[in-house]
Amino acid sequence: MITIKDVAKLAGVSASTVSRAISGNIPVEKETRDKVMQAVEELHYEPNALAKGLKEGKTNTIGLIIPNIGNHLFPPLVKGVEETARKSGYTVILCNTENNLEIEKTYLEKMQKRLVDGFIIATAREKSTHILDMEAEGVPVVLLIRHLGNAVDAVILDNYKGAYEAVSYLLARGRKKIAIINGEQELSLYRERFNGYQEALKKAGETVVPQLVLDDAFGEENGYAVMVGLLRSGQMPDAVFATTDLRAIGAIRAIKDFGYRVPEDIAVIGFDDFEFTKLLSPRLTTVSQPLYDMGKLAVEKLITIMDNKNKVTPIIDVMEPTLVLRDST
Amino acid sequence: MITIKDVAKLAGVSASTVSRAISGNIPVEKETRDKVMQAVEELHYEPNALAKGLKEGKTNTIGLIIPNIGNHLFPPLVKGVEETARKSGYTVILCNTENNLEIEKTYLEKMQKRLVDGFIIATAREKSTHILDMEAEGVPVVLLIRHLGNAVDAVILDNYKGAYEAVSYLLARGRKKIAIINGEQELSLYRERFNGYQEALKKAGETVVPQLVLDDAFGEENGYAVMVGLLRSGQMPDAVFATTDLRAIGAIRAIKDFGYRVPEDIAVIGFDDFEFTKLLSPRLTTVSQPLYDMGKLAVEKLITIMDNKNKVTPIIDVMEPTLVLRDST
DNA sequence: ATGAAAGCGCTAACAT
DNA sequence: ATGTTAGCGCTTTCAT
Repeated sequence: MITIKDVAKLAGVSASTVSRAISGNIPVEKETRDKVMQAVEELHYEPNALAKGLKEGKTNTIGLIIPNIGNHLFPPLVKGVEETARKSGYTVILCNTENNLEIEKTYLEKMQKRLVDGFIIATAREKSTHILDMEAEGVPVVLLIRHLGNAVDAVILDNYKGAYEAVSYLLARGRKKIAIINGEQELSLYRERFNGYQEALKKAGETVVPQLVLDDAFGEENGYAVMVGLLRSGQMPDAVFATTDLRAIGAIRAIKDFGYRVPEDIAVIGFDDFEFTKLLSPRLTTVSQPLYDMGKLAVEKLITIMDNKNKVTPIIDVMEPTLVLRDST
Repeated sequence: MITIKDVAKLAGVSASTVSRAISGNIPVEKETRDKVMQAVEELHYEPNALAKGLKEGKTNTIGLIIPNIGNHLFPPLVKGVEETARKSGYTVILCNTENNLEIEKTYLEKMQKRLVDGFIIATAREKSTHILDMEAEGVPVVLLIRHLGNAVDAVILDNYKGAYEAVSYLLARGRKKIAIINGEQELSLYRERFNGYQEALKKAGETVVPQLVLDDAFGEENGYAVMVGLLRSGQMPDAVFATTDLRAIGAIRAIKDFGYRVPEDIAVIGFDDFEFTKLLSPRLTTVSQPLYDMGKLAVEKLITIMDNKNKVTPIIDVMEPTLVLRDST
């Protein structure tokens, strides 16, 4: 392994001079700098990041904690985080927790305050007291997608608004019997989406029909099974608001299997705007989350927090969803 | 920041004793070990990974280089790498290169020399001489998905076989005019798939019709546009072998837009088995890659290489594809 | 402008 | 079994 000493010896200067020449912001005679740079080239010298980090107390690395890389939500998010981080000189360590709290804690402990300068966490749940502890200990943290009240900085979506607008659109197009395929009510984002659904109906003078509220919290088949159940029951909806694109796709398959048409017989709106949904037939109408931008903003916030030693009160940034009209409505 | 010295002081022992007590494999009086552990608990001590890495010349971290996290191929792959790595005590640093060689080189340089113990690279192209250089310098590397001849260890798919079996299946079901939606011929994996297509036709006594070979290397619409072109041309195929699931989905939309039915009028087979394709209507018949297992094997190979100081000749592991029969054929 | 020396936190000889 | 010391590679005073 080539060290700074090897370069120093070849260039005929001291190690500290090499360090200064490389850093660039400390005055060094042009001639010596040239000698150093030539030696660096010749030896293919790369500074040891560990030694640098140990000395400086900073690694220019951020940890990104996500529950499940297989979830289509995350690629654009990761991309936003990753690109933004890179542009600011940071490297991203990605940690996939499998929705497992133990794995998450192990990662967090391992990486805390040493390997990593700060965290972006997309796995927060209401019971995530360990994240509160980190915040209290002064570890820079930004939450993504899910938040912890106002206790920790976060970037989230206005889920209520997304749902409200989607359902209002269906109503405005004359649909009356609108079913919802609901998600885990433990997560506030699904509660918010459910609220948006209810409020939009009320606003239009419609009532919430319990039979049209489909619980798909633990469905393996992403909406297919519950939609089949609804169609079998004889309750024929004229629209479906799915709280996830995957659930919308499952619902559409069920609808087609029953010989109905989308959107003529039943209109369907999804949520998330996964990239591939525009390739489907029919192309899916859905509520789009600005995932890339959310990842980007999270990094920007985190960098601000890491730079500012003096702590400021946490800010929750709420991003705007967009209803993307396509062919399923 | 709590260091080993703080623990030593509180426990009334030396720093080395603390180090030994924590490591576990060096004999320490039970009583002193208890004192140390108690101090560790009390102070919430976490060893500094940088100092440890600097001292030991090892970070238990591997770098995973992928071209584009937005590609649905990668989540299962990343998951396989990540889980396997974690079980062996390694952390994964994920790097997304945007298919940009400069970004890739920057990452590789930055991480080389001890931030990372080894690399898994899924971005290899024929011009990737920098990877050959790394191999020559003794940096542990395993290639994934794409390989570089026999020069570097790799885990890849038998792309020829996957295509051959898919097309043979269509032939066996009586389809005669089978179109292919082809990918970038610069990548050997698409050349292999094309070869498989051609050989299957020849074997069955059919000829390769140039008009049925659709080039979608740079198509933005993933098969839609070229499929529309084919249907307009009057050349009516009775089946389509798409070299990618995304291309299959685009093709299906085009077919439906022309009022034809899948699979009755035109059967469609994809390639990759993206997880969501089983939710589609029709559920997609496709060639499945064991992505999770490929990621897993890549890590296992890499760990073997990192442990074995004495270099062995590279081995290319070729994994078996599986034809998954669903409703689009 | 440059060199010498100290030290970041840790582990591993080397003593005892 | 435990303490002392050296040193991993780097940056940063402190001299000069």
